[in-house]
Amino acid sequence: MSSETDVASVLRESGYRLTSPRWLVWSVLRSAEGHLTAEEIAERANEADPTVNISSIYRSLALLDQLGVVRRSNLGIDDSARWEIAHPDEEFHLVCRVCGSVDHHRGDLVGQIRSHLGEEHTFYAENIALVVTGVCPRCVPE
Amino acid sequence: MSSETDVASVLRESGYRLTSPRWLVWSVLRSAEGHLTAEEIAERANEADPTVNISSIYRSLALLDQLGVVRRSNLGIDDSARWEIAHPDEEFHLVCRVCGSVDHHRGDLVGQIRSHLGEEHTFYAENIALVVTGVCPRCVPE
DNA sequence: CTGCTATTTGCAACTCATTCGCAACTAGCT
DNA sequence: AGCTAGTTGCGAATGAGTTGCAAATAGCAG
Repeated sequence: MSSETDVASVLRESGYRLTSPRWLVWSVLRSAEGHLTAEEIAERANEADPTVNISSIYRSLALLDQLGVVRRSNLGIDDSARWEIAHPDEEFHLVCRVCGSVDHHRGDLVGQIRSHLGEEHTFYAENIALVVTGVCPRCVPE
Repeated sequence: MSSETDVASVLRESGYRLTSPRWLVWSVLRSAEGHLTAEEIAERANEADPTVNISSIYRSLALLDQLGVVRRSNLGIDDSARWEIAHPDEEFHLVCRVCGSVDHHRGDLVGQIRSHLGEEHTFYAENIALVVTGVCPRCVPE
């Protein structure tokens, strides 16, 4: 799962080329802790290569999402989409209303949901988006 | 929780007025089964009163959301927001990728999540958005 | 190593949901 | 019935994301 060879081969195997914008999107997200907007990704990518255009960032994100390499999520922080490296979906997001931090949480909850739906309700779950908004430990008063 | 007196008094109690757009938004959502976009709400509201403007629909939705009367959700169907009457959040959404249907599902899962987070992780959950995308029973082949 | 061509990019113009400014209107207290 | 702060309708503005197209390039064939 780690680093260079990965994106390259994922792209190659699906008949796509490894290009500068695609590589930059990947490496920006790799070294970012957290969830970036397309604009933030573009900013950071521009530090490495000032010629990459934001529309290519969007196109790269869409492609890498489709290939399962990155993931788009809508955390309700504002209306714009956020992106991150795709992680196993046995994770979910904790968004703190006070400090705005977004933590991941890995647990069996999503797995439970999946099997619950499959067994009892015959709904075949492909993607489970769980966003919890609230107040994180650091922001709880007292 | 039901009908006229409700919205009126919720508004009144918070110092807002009951106006035609607000009432229309409420009654459209009440009689709708499911999740409407702002545009769809505007369309239906216009059948009752052709003078209501879509920007008032947006303003009414924002206010009623803030008051906890309606709820906005982002189901990932497309990029636009969907609205529905607020129901207790012990519900979540099942979005079928094939037929596009959106079902509610009431269960204890959301409650479990809430207490799980409170007890083990001291994250105070205020709102839990759970959107499951997959294939509904009607669309499962064979 | 060099040429070739389908893929991809940069750019600028475009879309489309949502928001905003402001003058005109009105809910509902007095 | 009159007053006035809260609201609306309208049209213009915003801003994330998309698209068309000519120029650039990845990476295979020779």
